[in-house]
Amino acid sequence: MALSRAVKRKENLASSDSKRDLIIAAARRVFESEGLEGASLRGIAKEAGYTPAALYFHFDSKEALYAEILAESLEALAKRVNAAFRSETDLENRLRRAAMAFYYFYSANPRDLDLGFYLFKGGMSPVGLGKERDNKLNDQLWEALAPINQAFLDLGQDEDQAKALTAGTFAHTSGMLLLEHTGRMRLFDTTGELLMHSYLDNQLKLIADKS
Amino acid sequence: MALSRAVKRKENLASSDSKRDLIIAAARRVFESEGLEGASLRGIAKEAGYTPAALYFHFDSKEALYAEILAESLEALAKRVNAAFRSETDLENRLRRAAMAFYYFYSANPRDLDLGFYLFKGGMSPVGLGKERDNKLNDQLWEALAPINQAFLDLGQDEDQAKALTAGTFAHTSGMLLLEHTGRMRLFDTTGELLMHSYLDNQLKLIADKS
Amino acid sequence: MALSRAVKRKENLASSDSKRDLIIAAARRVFESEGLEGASLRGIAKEAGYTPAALYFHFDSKEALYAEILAESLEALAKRVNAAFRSETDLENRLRRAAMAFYYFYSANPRDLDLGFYLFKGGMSPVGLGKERDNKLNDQLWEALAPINQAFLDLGQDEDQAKALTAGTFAHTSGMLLLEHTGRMRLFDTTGELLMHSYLDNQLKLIADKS
Amino acid sequence: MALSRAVKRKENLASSDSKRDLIIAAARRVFESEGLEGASLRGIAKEAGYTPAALYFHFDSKEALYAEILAESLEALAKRVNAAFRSETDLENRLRRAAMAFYYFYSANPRDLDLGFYLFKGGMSPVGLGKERDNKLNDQLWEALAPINQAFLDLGQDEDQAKALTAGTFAHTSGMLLLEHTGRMRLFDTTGELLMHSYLDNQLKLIADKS
DNA sequence: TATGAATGAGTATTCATTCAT
DNA sequence: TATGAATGAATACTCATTCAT
Repeated sequence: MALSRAVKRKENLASSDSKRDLIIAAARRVFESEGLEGASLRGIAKEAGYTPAALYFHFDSKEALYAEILAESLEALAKRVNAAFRSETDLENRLRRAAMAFYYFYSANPRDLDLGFYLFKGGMSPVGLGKERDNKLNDQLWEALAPINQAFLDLGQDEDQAKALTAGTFAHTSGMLLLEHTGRMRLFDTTGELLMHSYLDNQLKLIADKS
Repeated sequence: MALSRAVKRKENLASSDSKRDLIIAAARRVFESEGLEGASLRGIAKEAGYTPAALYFHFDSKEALYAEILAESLEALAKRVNAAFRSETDLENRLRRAAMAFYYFYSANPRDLDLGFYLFKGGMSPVGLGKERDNKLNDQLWEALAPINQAFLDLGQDEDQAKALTAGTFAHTSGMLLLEHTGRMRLFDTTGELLMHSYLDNQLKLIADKS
Repeated sequence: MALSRAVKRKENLASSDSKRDLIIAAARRVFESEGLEGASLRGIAKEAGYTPAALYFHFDSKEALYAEILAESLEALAKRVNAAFRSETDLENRLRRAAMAFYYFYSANPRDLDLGFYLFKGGMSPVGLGKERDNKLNDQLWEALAPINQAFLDLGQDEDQAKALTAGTFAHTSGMLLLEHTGRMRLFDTTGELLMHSYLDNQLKLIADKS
Repeated sequence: MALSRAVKRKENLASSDSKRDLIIAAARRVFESEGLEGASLRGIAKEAGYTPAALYFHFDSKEALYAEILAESLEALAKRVNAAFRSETDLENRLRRAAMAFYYFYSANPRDLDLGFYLFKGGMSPVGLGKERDNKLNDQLWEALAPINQAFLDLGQDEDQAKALTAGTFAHTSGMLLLEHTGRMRLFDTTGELLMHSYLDNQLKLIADKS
C-alpha cells in the first residue's frame, strides 16, 4: 500500500532537488533577460513562483545561487567541449572542434560569460563563496579546458608547452567573445568565428613548422 | 565692471572645465579604490568636495560621467600606444612595442578595463550614452589600435589583413588581461606578459613565413 | 507488547521532558553567548539539534520558551538564596548572606536579568504568556525573596515593615546590577558589591537603632 | 527687499533644526506607543511624514537617532533635577527634591528608561554610537546626578562619600523605577514613591547620626 | 514527534535622481 | 553654480510561525 520510507525519502529528495533546479532555471531565465546586475533575488523568486525567503531554504545566499548556476554552466560547457573532442579522431581537427565548442558555447550563452567574470573577479568573491567554491569552480573550468590541453599534448607538445598553448587559446577565445559581446567586433568588419578559425589554423601551422 | 563679459564667460568656462576635471579626477580615485560597483555618485561627490546634486550640473547622469572617464582613459591609452609605436624604427619591434604598450596600460590600470566592459556592454548602455557617445568611444578606441594596425600594414599586410590581425591582437590582449584580472592565469603557471610576447612572436613569424 | 502502555507513556513523558530540558539548555547556551536580542528560534533550534518547527511541539511560542528559561533561572535563584539563608544562624548575617546571594546570582548570570526584565516588561508579555504564567513567575520570584523577607521578620520587623524592607532591598539590588550591567558603575569609582554591603549595613543599623 | 544671505542661512538652519526636532518628536511618539523594540525606522518616518530615506539626511543611523533622543531626554532630566535642587534652600530637602525629581521624571516617562538601558547596554552600543557619544551621554547623565552629589557634599560628606552615596541613590532609584515599570511592585503592596521617600529619610538619618 | 518547505511581514540601509531655493 | 532636502524604488536578508507529510 504505502511506499516504503526509503522510497519516500528518495522521492522527497528528488522533489527537493527538482525544486532547486526549478529555482536555478528561473534564475537563469532572469539572468538572460535582465543581465547580471538586473537580476535580484526578488525577481528570481518571483520568476520561480516563490517568496524571496523561500530561496534561502535552498541556497545560503544570492552569491551561492549564482555560484550554483555558474557551476551548472561550467558543467555543461565541459560536456560540450569533451563531446566535441571525442567526436573527432583527426588530431588537428580535434583541437579545432574542442576550441570551437568552447567558443560556440559562450557565443550562444553570453550571460554565462558575465557570470563567470563576476564570480571570478579578483580571484575570489566579495561576499561569500569562499575558497572551497573557488577551487571547485577552477576545477570545473579546467575540466572544460582539459580536452584542448589534451589535443595539444596529442599534437606532440610537452606538458608545459601544452599548458601555455591552452592558456593562449583560452585567452584568445575569451577576448574574442568579449569583443563580440560588447559590440566592438564591428570595428573590424569581421566575426569572432572567422578569427577563431584563423587563430587555430595558425597554431596548428606553428606546431607543424616546429617539427 | 573691470572684466568684460566675454572674458568672464571664458573664465567661467575655463573654471567650469577645471571643475569637470576635478570631478573626473575624484571619480577616478574612487574607482581605483572602490571598484566599479563600489563607486557611487555620493562617494564620488564627497571625494570631489561636492554635493551629489552638484554633479548634475557637469554631467547628465552617472553613466555620462563614467563615459567621460572612459574617454580620458582611452585618450591616455592612445597616447601611450602611439608613443610606443613612434619610439621604434624596426618594423617588427614597432608591433611589439605598440601591442605591449596596450597590454601594460591595462595591466597597470585594471579598473579602466572594467569601465570599458561595463559601458560597452551589449553595444550600448542601458540608460543614456546614446549612439553619438558610442561612436566617439569607438573612435577613441580605434585611435589606440591604429598604431598596431599601421604596424601590420608596414609589415606588408594589406588593409583587410591588417584589420583582422589588429582585431586578433586586440582580442588576444583583452583576453589575457581578463585572465589575469580574474586570477585565472594561476591555473596555467605562466603570466600574461610571457604569453603576449609569445603571441606577438608567432604573429611575426607567420607574416615572415608568408612572404 | 513487552512494555505496558502506562509504562510506555511514562517513558515517553520522561523522554519528552528530557527533550524539553535539552532544548531549554540549548536556549540558555545561545542566550549566554548571543544575548537576548541575538537569540533566535532558529539559532536555538540549531543549537539543540532540531528544526525550528520541532520546538513548537514542546513550547507554544518563543515567549513561552523564554518563560520556561526564566522559570528555571528563578528556581535556581531561589535555591541559592534559601541555601545562603539557611547556612547562617546569626540573624544579621542571615540577611547579608541571603541578599548577597541574590546579588551574586545575577552578577554571575547577567543575561538572566535581561530575560526577567524582558518578560516582565509592562507587567505582561506582548504575545502570550498570559496571567497564569505571570502569576507563576511572580510566585517563583517571591520564593527567591522570601528568605530576605524572613530575615527582616526575624530581626523583629512586623509583616508590613518586612515587606517594604524586602521591596527596598530588591530594588536596590536590581538597580545595582543594572548599573554594573550597563557599565555605568564606572562613573562612580566603586563596585556594586561594595555598595551592596554598605546598603545592608545601613539597613541593619537602622533596624538596630529603632529598637 | 530680499533677505540678506546671512539671515536666510540662519532661517534655513532654523528650519533644518526644526525638522530634526520634528523627526525626533515623531520618534518619541512612536517610542511611547510602540516601545523600543516596536519602533522601526519606517514607523518613525511615517509618523514624521517622511520617507525612511529622508531620515538619513538628518541622522546617520537608527542608533544615532536613538542617541539623539536619549540626549534630549537626559538634558531635560538634568534641567528638572537642577531646578528641583535650586528651588530649595534647606539642605535636607534639597537632597529629597533633587532625588525625587529624578524619580518622577522617569516615572512619568518610563520609555526613556528603556532607551537609556538599551543604548548603554554593555557600556557601548552594538552598532555605532562610538566612544565619543558614549562619553557625551555619560557626561549628560552625570549632569543630572550632579545636584544629588552636591546635596550630599553640602550635607558634610567628603567627595568619596558623596560619590558613593550618589551611586547608591542612583541605583536605588533605578531599581525602584524598574520594579514599577515591570509591574513587580504589586508584590509588595506599596509604591515606589513611598519607598523612595523612606530611602531618602534613612540616608539623611544615617548622615545625621554620623555627626 | 519531527521535518522540509514555505510564508508574509519585516529589517536597516543605499541608490541615482529631482527640485526649490 | 551649488545646496539641502527629499523621494521612491530597490537591496539582500531574517524572523517567528504554519502545515502537509
